[in-house]
Amino acid sequence: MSQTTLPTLELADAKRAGFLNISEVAEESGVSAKMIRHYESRGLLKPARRTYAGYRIYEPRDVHMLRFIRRARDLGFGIKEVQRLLGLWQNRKRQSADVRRLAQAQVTDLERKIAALQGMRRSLERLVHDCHGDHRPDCPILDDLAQTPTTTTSRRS
Amino acid sequence: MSQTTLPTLELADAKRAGFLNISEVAEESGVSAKMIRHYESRGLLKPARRTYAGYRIYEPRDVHMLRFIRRARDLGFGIKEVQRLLGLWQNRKRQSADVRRLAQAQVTDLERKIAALQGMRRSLERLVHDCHGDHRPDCPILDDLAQTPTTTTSRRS
DNA sequence: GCTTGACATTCCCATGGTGGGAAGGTTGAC
DNA sequence: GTCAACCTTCCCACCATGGGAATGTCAAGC
Repeated sequence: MSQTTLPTLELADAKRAGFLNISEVAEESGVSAKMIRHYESRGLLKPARRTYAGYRIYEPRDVHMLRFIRRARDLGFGIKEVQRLLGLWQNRKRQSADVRRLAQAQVTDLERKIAALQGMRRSLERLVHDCHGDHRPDCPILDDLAQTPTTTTSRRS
Repeated sequence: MSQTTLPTLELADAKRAGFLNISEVAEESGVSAKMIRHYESRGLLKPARRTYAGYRIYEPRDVHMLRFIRRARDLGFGIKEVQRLLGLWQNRKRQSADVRRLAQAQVTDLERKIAALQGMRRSLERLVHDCHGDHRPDCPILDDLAQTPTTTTSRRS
């Protein structure tokens, strides 16, 4: 296609041409060099151009994409969701409904996780509340942990 | 010490003597055989007795301990915390305050996680709200993701 | 006896996201 | 020419869990 077979460069030439090396994009995007390589290997980013010596070089616009990824990750999107979002981001013909659907699903997922954690917290708080918390050895928290949970033996109180 | 060097058994003898094999304790405790082996390897459980053939055998009281572990895990305690709780559980001289401290720390940790997730959810909900979600391609969600986050360039609005 | 199926064992791999570090090559400044 | 600071790849770690392969064992039926 339009694969003009970009010329391989020396690092110095690349820098002069406005390219950034990996630690520079890392710094500017807030994504560590380690993770940039990782994202590349996971297919989130297309393989970076390299210098003769094999160093990755990036265009300034790549910083933008990395920031996009970081923000999405910060919002709790997993790698696959980020990948889909990137696809939508770069697709001029996308419909905002597609993006919204992804985001909505993510909200639902977050709500599920929040509810689970809140359930744990409630249970624990009740236990903490009931525990006198002094030098005495008996403790409702341990008693609860040790007790038979929702099992067949319905010899409940 | 009191290491009476328990006799190694045949599986049939062990069963007759009231022991359980791994899938039986797994069934009764609700912890998978896979995880039982894992916990043993992580030092949560002391190495199980074995038959001549190397099969793990368990006493009925081990079911109790496994249930303890499962319940603690369900409450969001990590492996290390579970280990500490197990230690306290088996320590007759423990003070309920010690247990309470662990539980309280766990509550705090849960609250931190909940707050983080709620922050994500709030941000996303705002974005979803602003996105018209129709066939039009422009979408505030993507715009937000793409925009420069909390960076040095404080050219904020 | 021998076969067969349901167990058990260990070991490796994968998930998901991130980091640490080793071993080795490159670059650029002195 | 040396040296520090970079880069590369590759492996390992976390934490918890599951899947699966290769191999061994047990009990039951013929």
